[in-house]
Parts: sequence; structure tokens; C-alpha cells
Amino acid sequence: MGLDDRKLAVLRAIVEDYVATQEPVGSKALVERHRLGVSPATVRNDMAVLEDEGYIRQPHTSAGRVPTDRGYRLFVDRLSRVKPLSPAERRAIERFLIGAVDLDDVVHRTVRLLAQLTRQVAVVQYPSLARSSVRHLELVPISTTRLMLVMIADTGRVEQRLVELPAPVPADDVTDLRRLVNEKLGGQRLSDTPPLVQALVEESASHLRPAMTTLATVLLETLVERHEERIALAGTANLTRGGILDFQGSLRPVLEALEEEVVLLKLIGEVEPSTMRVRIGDENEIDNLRAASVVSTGYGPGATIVGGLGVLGPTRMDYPGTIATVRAVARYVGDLLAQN
Amino acid sequence: MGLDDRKLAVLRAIVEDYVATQEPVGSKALVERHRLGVSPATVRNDMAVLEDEGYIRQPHTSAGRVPTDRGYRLFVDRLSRVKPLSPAERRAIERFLIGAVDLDDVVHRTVRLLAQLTRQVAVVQYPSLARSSVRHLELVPISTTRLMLVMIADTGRVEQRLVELPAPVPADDVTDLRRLVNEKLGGQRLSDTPPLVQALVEESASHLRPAMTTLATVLLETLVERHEERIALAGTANLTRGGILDFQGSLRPVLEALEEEVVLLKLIGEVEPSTMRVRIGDENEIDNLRAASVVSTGYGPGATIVGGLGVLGPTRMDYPGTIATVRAVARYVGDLLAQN
DNA sequence: GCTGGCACTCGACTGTAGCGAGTGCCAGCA
DNA sequence: TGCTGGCACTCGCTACAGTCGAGTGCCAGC
Repeated sequence: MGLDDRKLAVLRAIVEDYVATQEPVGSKALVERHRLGVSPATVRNDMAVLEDEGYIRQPHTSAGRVPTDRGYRLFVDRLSRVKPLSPAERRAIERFLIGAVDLDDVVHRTVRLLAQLTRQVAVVQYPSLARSSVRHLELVPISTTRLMLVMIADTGRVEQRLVELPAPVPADDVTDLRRLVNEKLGGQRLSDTPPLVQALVEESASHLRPAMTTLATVLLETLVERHEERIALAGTANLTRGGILDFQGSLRPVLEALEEEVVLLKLIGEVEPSTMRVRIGDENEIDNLRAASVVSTGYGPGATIVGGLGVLGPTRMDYPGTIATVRAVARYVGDLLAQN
Repeated sequence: MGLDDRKLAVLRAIVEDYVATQEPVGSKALVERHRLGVSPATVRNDMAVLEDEGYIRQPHTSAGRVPTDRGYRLFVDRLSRVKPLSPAERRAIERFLIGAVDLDDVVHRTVRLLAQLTRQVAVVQYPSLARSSVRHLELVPISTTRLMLVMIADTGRVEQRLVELPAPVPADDVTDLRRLVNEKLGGQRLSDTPPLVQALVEESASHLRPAMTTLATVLLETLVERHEERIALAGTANLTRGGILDFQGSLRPVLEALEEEVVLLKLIGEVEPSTMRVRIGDENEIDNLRAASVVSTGYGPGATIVGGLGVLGPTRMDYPGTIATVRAVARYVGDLLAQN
């Protein structure tokens, strides 16, 4: 049962009005606010069909209609054009991001910017280590049996980790260790390092072997296994924007979900190149976020992707505007990274 | 007009009951639940006095009494004994904190632990740079005109920053720069470094002068001026615990305040040695937090203090329990830091 | 100085009624 | 066939009146 153009127009009008007013929209108001060219009665008939098909629903018998998740999906896929950003917004993005001095700085500014522009919760993943390459590994002696391992990645990320050596290691040996790990791992993608680290141990001279073994363990742990991903979050206060009307009465589950880094990574981490991902309500795999929508995308210098970013808000959100903003911010950040 | 012992007992009973039930408490219920040894009528007289003195108030004429901020203050100062922690709690703390591998790790575990134990919002300040000493400064060449400056502090903090040199600097000169800054700044308290950095520039050989000047600028910026403080936060979902009943109807201002790092620092950063600080409702300088209470203290290895930690919750909180937990966690973290 | 008793207050809850936005259906018209 | 105007109906929302009861303040008496 196809939906003709007018029915689609009605759906679009319902979504737009509901997003704007946050109130169920009735046939009469629709006809008044949009030039549909037909009478309320006709709109009612169309609405009945849209409801049968699951695109809208009535909260109460005597109330207007509200889009369902399915309705929003159709709207996003077929009924909305991405709004161009206003010059003011473009300027805001530029002004916010220039002057960033640090990767940390870039990420923090970005997440705040996103939250501010979209008036929603923003999430930015630091450049993924898995997608980074080793630029340099530094070993700083803290004491004779302790080293600080510092890894600098090409994406600007810097990770450090304390290494407890099994026995004292003289300074010259530390120099050797440093040279060896850099020769072997420098320039390599982090995801490719495990076998190289293994080889490093096997190839190292016997007097270096114990220290190298410990170092290798830490390297693998730090760089590949353990919390390799970092996340920044901002704008949680925006959750309270629509009263508690959104999120079906309780922010609790949403706030809980946002505290779990793993959850956040799921939200914005799985990115394919140059795709905007929009997950609406029920489409979210995370139960706590069934009442929320997530708009996310990848970012990175040029065409490569090093991490994800996005925003989270009520299903009742301004999708075209949000999508446009997320995309624009992702591009700017990518350009910024490309400059370094 | 002094308050005799019974009146104080009545106040204590009111606070305890209200914290437990979250409902205004009346004279009759009080007499039933606590062995006050007098009749409701007598309690009513005492309540009238307590109300006159501003320790309690009536939300409505025909309702029970609720403690005021002033009432809580008196309760905390004179009426409550710190509850000893349960063995289960002690064990939880130990189990949670052992196995931390990193300063980051310690801080993250601590903040989550605090949030979990107190069921409130937890805030932990990273060891303050101002209270740290330089353990080592590392300069890693990224290109001929770019260095990565890495500072490792004795408290375990590691800060890095990109340095854009005015002109290419050969590797040997980088080695010299590294040696010079470490000789001058190694072991120094960060707060003492500015004049030393200045001296460093003045004393450096002429061919190193331009690079050293840039380096000095970055050193001062990174280590002393700019976002030198870091903060970890957890448990915001706990704000929704008491319904929206706490926080006079809106989480908004609270969530907003928690997004501002400056605000958080104000909350837990200003610490004197071995003091528990309890700020109740109106006592908070931050307007957005007039409906909240903050329990905070300093922590650090041994008797020295390197940072602050604490929790934030509704004024209607279990002060004795919260104070005990915050104190215990601060001690454990201090011990943990002392081991490194 | 404590107590029991008593009149009073006032919020919470219940039930009723009217309003009005919005609907579904139907007959009529192009 | 498809759109329209009309009409009866639903039902949430608001206002209002009435009842209930927890809790109070006050007072006389022990």
C-alpha cells in the first residue's frame, strides 16, 4: 500500500510541527499551518492510513498525532533535505576551533561546540589508537627499576604507562631498548604491532631480554588491549531541555548509559567512511536509549577516519539541522587534524 | 536562647527521619519512632522553638517539619557521629582500588567507587600540578621544527604539549635543550618554576636562545597557567535518585554546574590538610548549587595534600555516612599514591 | 514544665460537570 | 473515485465542591 505524495507531505508536516511544538498535532492545525490545499477531513483520512502503516500514533483517543520511530525514519530517509548551515554557525565553528593547541584541546572544544550548536548531548571519540600509527616511543627512567613509557601517535594522541622492571636496568640499556622499540615499531599502525612486539622480544640480546619482555607486555596491554579508546562528553544539561517530557519520564536510564564508556563507544565508534549514521529510538541496540536518537559520523584528516563523533537527543529532534551540524563539525575537525 | 538537650534530640530525630523517608515529619510519628520519653504535645512545643530559631520549617501549614540548611548544619556540627564503615564497604574500597595501573586508572576507579558507595555524584581532582614537582621533562622531536614536550610529575601526572619552533633545530641541540631544562627544573615544585624558566632563557647559549624562548613560553603556559587542573566526574545518574523532589524541581542548574570544570574545582579544590569540608545548600557559593550539599576533603600521600575529592548530593543526604565514606576513600587513595 | 484535649488549618484526594480539541464516519458533490 | 462539509462522539483537561485526616497551636490542669 503505497503512500502518495500528499500523505508523505502530511507526514512531513506532522514531524515538523511536532518537533517544533512538542505537542500532538491535529488535522485542523496542520491545514492552517501548511499549505496542503485540502480540507482537514481529507487530512484525517490520510492520517488514518499513516497510522495504520505505523508512521504516526495517537497518544489518546481525543488527541492529535505524534510520529512514531518508524515515522521519523521515513522522514529522515525520504522527506528531509539537509539544511545548509547558517553563516553564523559556520563562523561559530571556526572561531571555536582555531586556537586549539593540543589534541586534548581540540577534542574538548569540539565536544562543547557540538553540544552548544545542537543543544543536545555531544560525544567525541579521541582518535582511535587502532587507527593510529606510532610516531615515537619514549622511555623515561624514573628509577633503576621503573620506566615511564610514553607513546606518541601520529594522530596526536599521547599515552603513557608505568613499567615496573623485574631487575635494575642501566641507563645504556634503556637507550638500547628505546632505539630497538622505535626501530621496530616506529611508523607502524598500532593494530599491526602485536607480532612486531613479539619479534622484538625474540630478537633482543640476552641481557636485554628480561626488561624487553616486561616492556612488551606493557606495550601490548597499553596500546592494544586496555582502554585504548577515550571519549569526551558534554551537554548533559541539555537533556533537561524539553522538561521530562522527552525520554518518557525519566532521565535515569539515559544518564546511566552515558556513564558507560563502552556504551558511548558503541554509539559513535563504529563508523564507516563518510556516512552519517542516524539511529532513531528503538533502532538503538542499547535498551536505556530506546527513547533517544543518535546522529553520528566519523572524522579524520582527509578521507581517512580516525574516530567518531555525534550527538544524542530525544527522538523528537530536529534531524535535518542536527545532521547538518554534525557533518560540518566533523569536516572542520578533520581539516584541523590534517594540518598537523 | 539556648537549645536544651531534648530539643537537640528532636532536631536530630527530624533530620534522621526526613533523610530516611524524604517526607515532612510530624510530632506524633516522631514520638512513635524515637524514644523521646515525652508526648507529642511537648515535641510540638520544642518544634515551635526550633522553627523560631530557623532550624526547621513547615512546607505547608498542615504538614510536618523539614530541616532547613541551618538545621542540617547544626546536625552535622554537633549532633552526628561519623558512622564507622562496614567491613563490606572497606573491602569494596580495597578491591576497587588494587590493580590500578596508572594515575588515570586510579582516578577513574576512585571516582566510580565514590559514586557507587555514596550513591551520589562523585568528583575527583587529579593531583594538582601546582602541588607537584617535576620528575622529568622529555623533548621528542616530531619534525625539525616541532617538538613534543612531555612533563612527568612526581605525583604521576603526565602532561604533553606540542612546541612549534621558530626555526629548525638539529638533533644535538634538542639533546642540549633537554639536558638544560632537566638540570634546571628537575625536582622543582611546579609552582616555583616560573623564575627558573626565565633564568633558563637568559643563561642559554645564543644558538639555543630562540628555541629555548619558545620552549619557555610553552612551559609556562602548559605547566602553570593553562588548564593545569583536571577533574573526573561520575554518578550523575544518581541525581535522579530521589525523583525530582530534591533539587527543587529541576536538575538543569545542577547538571550545568557540573559541566563547568572551574565550578568543580571550586567545589573540591580548595582544601586544607586533613579537614572534611561540608557545604550545605545555601552555603555553596555557586548559585546553581543552592539546593545541593557538597562533602569534600583533600588527599595525598602521607600528610601532604595533592588534590581534592568529594561528593555532591541533595541537602537531604546521609551526612554521617557520606562523610565517613569520603574520608575513607581519601585515605586509601593517599596510601596508594604513597606507594608509588 | 509536661500532658491531654480541642478547635482549627490546609493539602491531598474524590467526584462531578463543562469545555473543547480532535476524531471517525457518512452522505453528497465534482 | 476522491474530496468535502457536517455531525456525533470520545476523552483529556480544568474548575469546583466536598470530605478526610495529618498536623498544628493553644490552653487548662496536673
